[in-house]
Amino acid sequence: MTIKDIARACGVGVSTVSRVLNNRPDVSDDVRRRVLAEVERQGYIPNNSARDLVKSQSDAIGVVMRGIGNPFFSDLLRTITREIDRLGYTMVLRQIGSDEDEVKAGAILQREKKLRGLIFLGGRFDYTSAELSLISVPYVFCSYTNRFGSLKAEDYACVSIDDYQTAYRAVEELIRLGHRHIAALLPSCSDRSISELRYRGYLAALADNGIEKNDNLIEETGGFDMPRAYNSMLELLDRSRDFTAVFTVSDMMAMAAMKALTDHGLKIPSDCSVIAIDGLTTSEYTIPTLTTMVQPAEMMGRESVGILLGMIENNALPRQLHLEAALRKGGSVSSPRM
Amino acid sequence: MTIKDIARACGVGVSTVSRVLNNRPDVSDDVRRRVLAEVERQGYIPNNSARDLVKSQSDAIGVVMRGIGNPFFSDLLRTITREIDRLGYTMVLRQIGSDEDEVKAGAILQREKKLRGLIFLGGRFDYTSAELSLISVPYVFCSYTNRFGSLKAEDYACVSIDDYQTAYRAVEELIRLGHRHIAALLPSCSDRSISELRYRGYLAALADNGIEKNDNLIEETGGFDMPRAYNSMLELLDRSRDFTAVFTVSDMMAMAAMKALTDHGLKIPSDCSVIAIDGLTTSEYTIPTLTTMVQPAEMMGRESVGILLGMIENNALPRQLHLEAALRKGGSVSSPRM
DNA sequence: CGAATGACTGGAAGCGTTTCCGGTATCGTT
DNA sequence: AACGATACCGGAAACGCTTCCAGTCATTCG
Repeated sequence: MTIKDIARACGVGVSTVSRVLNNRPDVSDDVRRRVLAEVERQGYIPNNSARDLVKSQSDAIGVVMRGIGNPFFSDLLRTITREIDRLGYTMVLRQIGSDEDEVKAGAILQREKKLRGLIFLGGRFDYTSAELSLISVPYVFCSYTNRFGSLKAEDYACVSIDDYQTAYRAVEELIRLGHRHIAALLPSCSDRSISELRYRGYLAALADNGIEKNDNLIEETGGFDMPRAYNSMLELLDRSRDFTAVFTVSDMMAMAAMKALTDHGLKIPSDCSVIAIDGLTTSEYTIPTLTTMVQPAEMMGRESVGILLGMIENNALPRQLHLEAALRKGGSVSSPRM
Repeated sequence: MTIKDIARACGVGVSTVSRVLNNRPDVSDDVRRRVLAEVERQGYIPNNSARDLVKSQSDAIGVVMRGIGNPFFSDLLRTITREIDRLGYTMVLRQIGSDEDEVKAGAILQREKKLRGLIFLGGRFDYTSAELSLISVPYVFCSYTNRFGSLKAEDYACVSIDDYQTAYRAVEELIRLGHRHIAALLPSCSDRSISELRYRGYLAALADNGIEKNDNLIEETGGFDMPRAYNSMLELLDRSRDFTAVFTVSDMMAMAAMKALTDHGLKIPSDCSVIAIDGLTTSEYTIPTLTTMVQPAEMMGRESVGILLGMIENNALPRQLHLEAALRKGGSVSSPRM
């Protein structure tokens, strides 16, 4: 069933039907009512492909994410999906492997699907403006900022916490409680990702408090997954017992670390404190409750699509939004035993 | 840039270009090569809207899910996305609220976007074949079966564990260890969802082992979320201490329950065992490790899109796949103290 | 050697919309 | 009464592709 059928049934022209369907003026109330009634009666649903073709643009927003298992990104994805749906757009989701290039994937998707905009969820972000110029619709990086890149502020939009700063504050909290020997558990110290950013925050907090960096206490796991975090924590324990706290870049890794510490016979927090970044709901229910820097996932998701739609609909300029993470205190942290 | 530009640049007709782009015969190798080279050189990407319009069908598969926070569904969604991408399709994700109708949402999406197929993730499933007939492309229900519905087997496809059976086995495991007073923590006993199914399995296991149902030990939380599970567990403890184990319909709820039990001064498993269904990675790292019935999420996701694509591409008949959940033993379960 | 066959190719119609443009009817104004 | 302005409407072109159909050429067969 097409717009023609509706037009014929109402005894009007197709352009008139199109006008009422698109809420345009120049249609009498009477005709408008009749057309709407007929649309309702027949259960007519417009063909998006035809519309997209002539407008050379769809109602779809693309989301490109890496296929990682961190529930934080699932939360983010959920709020993003909800917002996109709520605002009447359609979401097309593309997942890429660890060896793929999100910008390239986004650029192709954009052209194929005539996207209105793109959201990049997590991932690496040291793209140059040359690479980014492949994309010709508004885009925003969610949960990632451009600390490593060379972009000018007017060239990209992003929503994230300040990873460096957040890590700094987490470690500072430990130091405030009297810890001087603080281990770090993280995927990598130099992968140009969120992990490296948080590692730098860790280093800075130590340095600013006159604590020397101890390479023995820094453990790279190679990924955000729990099994590797668990094993790395055990290796760290094997190598050295000379720490009273461990800083972890994600809640999931912290949970694995807590398990490793416990399995190793240590008590948390009396023998070892644990602090992390993410603020998952789950980590409110660990035993003991995890102390963590809560990322405002809800707001990050909402703002990401908000900023994107501002650019799409109102031609707003891209902007960078850095939200504050909040310390959520749990039982996994205390002063070190003297 | 359109197919015409490529045609002109190569000195051939548009139909020829279309033929090589779609891998059709009747093109000489020489021309094929030249066209491909030109496509590559110009970085031409076909316009999907135009293609969809003439074929009246897109390359998109719709996924309709409820916006719940259970990480199990996130895992499922991830593998589904990966599979869809891998097989060269595009995924359109629609999230619906708790008061919306997934079948209606799917039907609209299908018509608007000319979907090739639909996957329903979780959700309620007591639709009649009349309602389902709104959908005119293949669809599969993932993580849901038709225990309550009136559908004939040839009318729908689904992939799930046998929820009834799985709950039965979980409770049986507790009984095997000597438990006779087993509490149940679940969203609802009668919501026609997975929760009710598992509740019935619980009841059956009790009945088959000559244990009388004790309403005092059955606690409805009203949802899958952790806060309510936590509070409900506390209420249950307030009401009765006459149980040595608690059966929970999801890992998340079990974690909240363990927290409540611990906060209440009870030791797991010596004072109270806890068993659940889901098998999240996270629950391997709880303290103690959660005993749970592991749903094969990876396979469920893969099979869902596998079955769907069979129907789409090979006209395969819909079928129901019921996978087996595996008991993963952890430290959260033991024999009751005498 | 003529006709039939087969491999390859281009033109053009058509998919279902939106939108431009030209048209008619109505109405208030002079 | 004639006019312009205004409100409303329909026809048709255009979007970029696929596919049908009609053709051209070379080859093969009787």
